[in-house]
Amino acid sequence: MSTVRGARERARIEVTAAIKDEARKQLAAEGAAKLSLRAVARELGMASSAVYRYFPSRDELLTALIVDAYDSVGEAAEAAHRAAAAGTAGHLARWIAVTRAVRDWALARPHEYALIYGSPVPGYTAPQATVGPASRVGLVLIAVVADAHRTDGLALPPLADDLRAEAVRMVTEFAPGLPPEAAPPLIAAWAKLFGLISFEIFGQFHRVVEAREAFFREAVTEMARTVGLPADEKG
Amino acid sequence: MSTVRGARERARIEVTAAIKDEARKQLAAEGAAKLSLRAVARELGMASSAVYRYFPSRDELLTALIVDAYDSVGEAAEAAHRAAAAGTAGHLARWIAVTRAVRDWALARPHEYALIYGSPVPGYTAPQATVGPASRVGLVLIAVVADAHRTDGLALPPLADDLRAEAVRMVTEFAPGLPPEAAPPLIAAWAKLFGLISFEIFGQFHRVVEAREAFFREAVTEMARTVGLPADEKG
DNA sequence: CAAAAGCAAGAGCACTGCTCTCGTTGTTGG
DNA sequence: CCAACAACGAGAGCAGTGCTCTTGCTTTTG
Repeated sequence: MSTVRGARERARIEVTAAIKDEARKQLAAEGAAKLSLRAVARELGMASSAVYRYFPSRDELLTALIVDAYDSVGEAAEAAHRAAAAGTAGHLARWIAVTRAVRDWALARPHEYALIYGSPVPGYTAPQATVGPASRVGLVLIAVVADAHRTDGLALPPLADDLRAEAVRMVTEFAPGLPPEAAPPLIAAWAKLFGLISFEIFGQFHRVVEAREAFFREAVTEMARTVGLPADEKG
Repeated sequence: MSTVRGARERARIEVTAAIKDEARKQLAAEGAAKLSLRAVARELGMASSAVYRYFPSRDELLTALIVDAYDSVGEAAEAAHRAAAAGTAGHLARWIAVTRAVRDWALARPHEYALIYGSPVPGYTAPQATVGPASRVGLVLIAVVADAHRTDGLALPPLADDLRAEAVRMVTEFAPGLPPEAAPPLIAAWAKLFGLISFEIFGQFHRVVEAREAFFREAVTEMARTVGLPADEKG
């Protein structure tokens, strides 16, 4: 499957990785707007035209970085979920652990976060390659709530009439086994989570929220309630 | 105060507005990344160097557009608040009217929305000139809750210990007259609102949320509850 | 072992932001 | 009133960008 056939293919993998690494360095230093293919090539000691053997355009390079970033934050969320689920943590604690992992990831890589949850830079619609990796964090949040549903049950208000069909579609498509009432609040919580993180990362909380950690914990705890998670002792 | 002194000053105002209008057109057509000072000048029939008499750099032009956009969405929120407060609408209805006005504004001007609530494009920290206009939507949300507090009172859970001091600072700085318990949920709701809208505008809800209006209404109604607004009949 | 395919490099095109200079035009103080 | 001054528009020019094409070279493959 992933057997490397020869020196040429091996070199291609290494050069591709080197280009992405250097691009990430420039991303962290100057932001996505100033990321330049020529500068990447210059730093790598190769001609700018050679980079086009690996990425057909600057936007394709950015798309590759976007996919990697989605995978990275998704992996962070999944790791936090695994760690929390392996221990004695209750469902609320798992919810908090996952959301905090996403926030920590964002705080550590603000420019990569901006790349995936800020304005879509290249075109206006996200490339098809990004849709899979983009859903990983959402799937982890679903898993936390699904676990809680199986063991302790969920506390949820009834659905509004004009959302019933939508909610049924949502659970059959993304969260089989979950009651329809859980879907809209869960997806809303997913979006709200990134609202909280985006405002913090993009500076909207400057001089507004100072106790960031405590504020975030309280906000996601309240969100856990809205998705039906029963309050438990271990936070 | 705003008396126009002569033909020169009058012309300056008109040209400045024309440049911003043309820039907004390009923003809507191609996005902030491809906004070009030269193209703006070309479209206006002037030399590119002449534009620099009006905006010292491309980033300054973008900053002007950002300030205008903040003012525009703030004005939309304020207008919705005025209209709702003038009628017989209850506090929940006002909350929904304001949030819906913001969402409608964003749906009508996705690129301008991306300019202010997407990744900060120019540098990494927002210019000082943007902080005032940026707070207008938040102030409207505060006003809705403050009105409800005065007339019907708020239903709020007690504060966590490590958020008490922060909450007191928040109300004294931004919402005098509001109980401290209201501040953290209110600011969180402000951020969550833009999380919901951003996910819709930036395509994250593609194939996930179909009944957008109903979904948004339910989400902001739930948010109204978390900021202490009493549920009332007229929605 | 020769043909084919992948690769790096350089030149070049059209574009960008931005600066500088040089005439021109509107404003204003003596 | 008109001369000095400041604002202005246009053009040339610099350095940088994304991207393409051509030219040789190297690795893979039939």
